[in-house]
This record gives sequence, C-alpha cells and structure tokens, in this order.
Amino acid sequence: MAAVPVITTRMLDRFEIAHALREIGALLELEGENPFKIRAYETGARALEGLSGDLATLVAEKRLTDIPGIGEALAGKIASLHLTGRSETLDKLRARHPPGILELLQVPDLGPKKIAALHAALGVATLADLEAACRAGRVAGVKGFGGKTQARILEGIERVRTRSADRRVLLADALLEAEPLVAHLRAAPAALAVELAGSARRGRETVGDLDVVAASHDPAAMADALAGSPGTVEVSSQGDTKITARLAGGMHVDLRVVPPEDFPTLLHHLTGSKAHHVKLRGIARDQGYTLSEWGLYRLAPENTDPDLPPDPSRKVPVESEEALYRALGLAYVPPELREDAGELEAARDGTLPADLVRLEDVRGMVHCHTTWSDGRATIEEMARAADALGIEYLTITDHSQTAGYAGGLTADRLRAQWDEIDRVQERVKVKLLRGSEADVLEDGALDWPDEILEELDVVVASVHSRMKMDEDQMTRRLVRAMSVPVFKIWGHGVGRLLLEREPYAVRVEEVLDALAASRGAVEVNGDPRRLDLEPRHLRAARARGIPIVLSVDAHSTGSLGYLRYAVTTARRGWVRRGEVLNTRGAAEFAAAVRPIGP
DNA sequence: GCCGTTTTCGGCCCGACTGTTTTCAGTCG
Repeated sequence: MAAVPVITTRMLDRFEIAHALREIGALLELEGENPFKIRAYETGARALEGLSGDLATLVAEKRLTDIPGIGEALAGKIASLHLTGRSETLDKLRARHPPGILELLQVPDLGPKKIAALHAALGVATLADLEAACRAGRVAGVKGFGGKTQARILEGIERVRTRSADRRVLLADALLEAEPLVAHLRAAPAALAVELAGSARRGRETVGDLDVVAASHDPAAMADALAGSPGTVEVSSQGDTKITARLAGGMHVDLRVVPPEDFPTLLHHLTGSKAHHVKLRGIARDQGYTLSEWGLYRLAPENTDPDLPPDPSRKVPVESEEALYRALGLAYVPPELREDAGELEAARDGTLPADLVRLEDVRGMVHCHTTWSDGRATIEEMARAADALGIEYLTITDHSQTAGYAGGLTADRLRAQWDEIDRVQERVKVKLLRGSEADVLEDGALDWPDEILEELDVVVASVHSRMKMDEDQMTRRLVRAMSVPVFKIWGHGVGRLLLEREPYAVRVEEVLDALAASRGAVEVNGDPRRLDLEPRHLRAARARGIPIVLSVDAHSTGSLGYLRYAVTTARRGWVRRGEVLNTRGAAEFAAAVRPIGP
C-alpha cells in the first residue's frame, strides 16, 4: 500500500486569506501589473474581511462569487487558500521574487517602481540591503534618486523597524487628541469652519492618522494655528493647501485648507472611505459628472483630454454634504455608513435607514459594575453620575459567582446588593434595575439558578473564561447559552480587545440563529477596547429581528461616557432607534428584558 | 482582477506633494 502523503498545509481563515490576496497584489504591483488588477485583489481582500457569514459554507456551496468584488478567478484562489492553505499563483509569484522584497514596500515613499529600480541598479532585495546601500551613499547615485530621497529612505527604514509607521490607536484615544486640536483650530481668527474628517469621523474602531479640514481664506494662518496647537510637536510638510504635523501622542495629522465654497466637497473627500468614494465617483460619472475633492463638475459633451483641469464654468455649486448626495440622486449617507457596504445602493433605492440611533435617543445605561465586584464607584456614585447625565434608568450588573477574579457575587452577596440598591433608590432619581453579568459557563449554562434569575430585572450573559476553546466548542457553548429559556443580553459577543486580543473563535451567525429562536438581545459594548458586537455582526443580528442594547460596561463613573462609542458602533451597523431596547422608557425596557416571566 | 437597463469588451476616481527634473514620475490617501 502506497504511503499517504503527509499534508503539510492547513486551512486558512478569512483574515489569513485576505492577507495572502494582498501579498499577491503587492507582488503583481512589483511586476508592474495593471493597477486595476491590483485593486481587484485589494477589493477581494476587503470583501472577505467584511464577510459576516461562514466562509466554509460559501466555499462548499461554491457561492463565493455571490460576494461583490469576487469573481471566478478570485473565488478559485480563495477556495484553494481556504482548503489547502496555498495558491498556485502565490507560490509562483513568491518563487520569482526575493523573500525580503515585500518588507521594502513598508518603507514610506518607497513604492514598486522605486524598489524595482533599486533592485535592478544595486541588487537591493531586503531592508538590510537597502540600509547598507543608503549608508554607503549608493542610492543617491541611482538615476531618479538623490540625496534627499536617500535620507528619507533611511528615516523610513527606522520607522518600519520601530513599527511606528502604521501604528493605530483606539478611536477614543484618537479623539482625545483630535477634539482639542479641532477646538484650537476653530478658535483661530482665520477659521470659518473646521471639522474632523477621516476614519475618526466615520467612527472606525481604530485610527491611523487624523484628517482635519478647514474653510479659510488664509491657509498660512491656519498652518500657523496648527503649528501653535499645544499638541503639535512638529510640522513635517507644508504645501499651499495641505499641512502635515506630528502630535505629542505620536499620531500624524493632515490639515487641508480651502475657501468655504470648496469645504463641503473636501470634507466629504477626506472623510472617506476610499471604497465609498470610488463607487460614488463611478455613480457621478454614470450621471455625467466628475467628482473630486475640488467639487462636482458636469462632464463636457465631447471627449476632451482627461489631463486638462476641469472647466470652472461647468462646476456645480455644492453647499453641503447633503447637497452633494442629492445632486447625484442619492439620500444622504451619514459618515459612519460610508464603507461601500451597500449604503450607496440603499441611498439610491431609498432604503437607507433615516432613523439611525442617536446619542440623545438613549434613555438607560445598561451593564454597569460597582464596588460590589470590580467597579471603582459605589452604587450611589454611579446613580448620581447617571442622574447628572439626564439618564432615566441604570442597570447594576456586577459579575456572577464564577468570576472570582473579578470579585463575582455569591447568591448571598447578590441579595445583599439588592437591599443596598433599595436604599440608594430612595435617594436618587434614576431608576435602578437589579441585574447581573452572568458568566456563560464552560458547558454553556448561565451562572445562576432559576430562583435567582426570577428575581433579577436584567441579565447580561458573557464569556469570561476558557476563551481559547476551538471554534466548534465555543460555538456549541454559546449556542447553548443563547438557547436557555431566559431573556439574556449577549455581552461583549466575540470577546475581542482591540489591538490586544483576538476575538473568540466562534461562528457568530449560528449563535445569532440560536438567540433569534430563543429570547434575548445583543449588546453593543461601548468600551473603546471592545466595540463588540462589531457592525457586520450587528447587521446579521438585525436581519434576524434580534433587538439591540447599547451598553457602557462601565467600571467607573467616567466610563458612563462610553455610551457615545456604543452609539457610533451601532450606527456603523445600520441600527435604527426602534431596534434599540434602551431607547424605551424604564418600564417598557424592564418589561422587555425581564429574564423570567412577568 | 471585476463588472454590465449603454457594454461579454473596455472601461475602471482623482488630485496634492516631493524630489529630481527642465516638464514629470512616483507615491500617497
């Protein structure tokens, strides 16, 4: 009997496959391939990352091409990468290039053309080669390169090595730098309007650079204002309309300055996302316009030279972002939705939700810890802080008994806490609800017996232990937990800690199916490190009719402010006001979430 | 590479900034 060949490869998940597709794209780029082909790989990678459903199912049912941006060719490569961990195309590309060549693309200002030139002239194939060539002064001698470029490359190598080049920060940390800066710029006499743009405005969970746009007739004065901001460390480049600076926290900010009539289109341009723009500009073109950051122009009837600047007489005045979408026959798309995730089709068809949840719609604070478990504030301190925010009700949800590391409450302690809640209730206006963040145990049971659940007003069910289970185990565990005949709020669904810890391995859609067949809601956890469930899963939950709860997971009075991040994340998942349980009054909310019976 | 109430072929978003040029290519967002 012939020996069975040893299988040395393994299945890849969608993130690993996306990475492989980007590697193919990068290597093709080095070979000078058609830029649109390169873009197709990026589009495919992005589509995979945004996928809500189960990749294995799509591969098995040969439905990959149902995903917009994935055609026959990419589907074949994705299936191969998923099932075997390899792709013939990628293997061949890797064989044609030195293994270190891709790290050169990480160097700022170094793209495929320059890398190819350096490789041809000097044989540079790795970061180390490049550094040696720069230090020896050989790069400056290559045609098209000079002393300044050589120095910039050396700086760039340093940035790659210290990994500060593409450092991303949490949205909340980015806003901590951005909002004071915007306020400072707005105070400048030359400023007519200043807005934050970029991924921070879209509410992305992490942010790389800050983009700020200003309306002013005096760009130089605005550049001075940026240089004079307390958070600015240095101005690193300055053109007529664009100034780049580095902030104390290490982030870079791009400030763009234009006259007020160009402000709306520039703000829109800098808000992104890139994918949203590409599609929007295609729509503009279909309708006889060309759109750029400088405005909307009617295309000339005759085919004119595309390299000529647009004819000013054909410019369409655009007084706001709303007007821009309106001019193109589209409903206004709020920044949080601009990700090319179907929002432009919906804006065209009139199916874009007009009543996305807003911060002012939320009437109750859900998921709050106190000194009874691992919180830093007492019940009364939390209650008074909520009162001060104008909140109508507050759920006290300390940890359950199994969460010993977090000071989880035993049944006796929980009952004692109810007495304390009653005492505090007499002194505060905000309505206090008795709750618990009940651990989802290893076998999927909740951490409280029925006689306790019967007396609780609200239960958040969360995984806090055995987080490294494999996907089948974790899915079974959560499906069982979400199937118990109790109303439960699925707490911080996939357990990710942004920039720190990967999500649990779990098939979210199966858990949502179980929840939809039982009674419960999903949480949008506003802790800036979590923002969980994430938008694509929120859309999957909404599609199943599962209600949403916006929570703060507060461990202090200050973290009641996390509500804004829960709202932003929910909007990114297209969540409407009516779908959010804690936009309702206290009595209605309590009736909706009561774990057992009336 | 993908995609299609104009198209199965021929399109595919658009401009700012830098450095090295003497009119432009490369990179970036």
